[in-house]
Amino acid sequence: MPELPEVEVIKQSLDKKIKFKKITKVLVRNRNLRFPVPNNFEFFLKNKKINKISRKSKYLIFHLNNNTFLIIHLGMTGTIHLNSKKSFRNTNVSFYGSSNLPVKHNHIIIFFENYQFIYNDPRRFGFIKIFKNKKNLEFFFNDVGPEPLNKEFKISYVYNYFKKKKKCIKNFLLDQKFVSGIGNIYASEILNCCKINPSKQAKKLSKIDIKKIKYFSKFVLSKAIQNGGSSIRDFKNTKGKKGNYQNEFKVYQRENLNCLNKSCYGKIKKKIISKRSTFFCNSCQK
DNA sequence: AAGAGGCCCTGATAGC
DNA sequence: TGCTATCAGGGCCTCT
Repeated sequence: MPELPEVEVIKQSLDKKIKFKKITKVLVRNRNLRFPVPNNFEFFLKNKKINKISRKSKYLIFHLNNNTFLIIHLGMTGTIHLNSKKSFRNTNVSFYGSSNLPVKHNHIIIFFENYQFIYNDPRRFGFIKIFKNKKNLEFFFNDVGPEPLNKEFKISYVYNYFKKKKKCIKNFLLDQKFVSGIGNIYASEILNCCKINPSKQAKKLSKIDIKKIKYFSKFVLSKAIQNGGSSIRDFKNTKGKKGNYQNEFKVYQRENLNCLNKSCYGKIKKKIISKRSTFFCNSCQK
């Protein structure tokens, strides 16, 4: 679910609803996420206000009013739901009993003045971290590469990075140190737009290939954001509403169907690369 | 330094 | 109906 576009969609809706709101109570039901939820987490958040919510690659960043920070990574299956106050006014804790939203795996509940914020994550590959100051936050992001939407993702950067690299291009699109925000779905989608074979070694890419990678990485992610993200399985935004970009997929989960690129008559193939399924057209993606 | 592989975890689905 | 195997949107860690 959560690649850059999905996290951006979540960020936008959180920004509308809980910005400048105060945290009145924090409940952690399961501390065993990818990394343990720190023991001072509840104390750290209580009575703080959210000054700003931002996003970096696949991370949500909460800027608290005392210049401290909270980041959330959703892993594979993390989702955030917001319950309006009306729906939980009469109970201490309500976990979405009335709707079709999951009741299991609600690990963290943050009560705001106006909303109940629920972090749900069946596989628990997601995690949260807190930072005492901006310096520590920036240090954490030192290892995270530029994202395709930003200017730092330059042709010269990519070209120099790839010079001696033997790994295939698809693996680099998934490598968050090289470029951040792209996940397994969008990696396949981007390479189909570029007409580049996912197994092609990075060092063998031409300058034109690299230009296309830069261009279509941004293009695909932006378009996905405009469409509210992609919903395969169960991605939903904080209102429980699905995204639409899955209807725009050109290769992902389209094995044996026709390639949609103009004047290409190839069929979409599926191949496992580094244990991740990869979709591509073996006719136009050279 | 770069690359390959194991591992963390639950749930949906397919096949017997 | 019930068992087992396989596969999922991610990324850290270890070993070579």
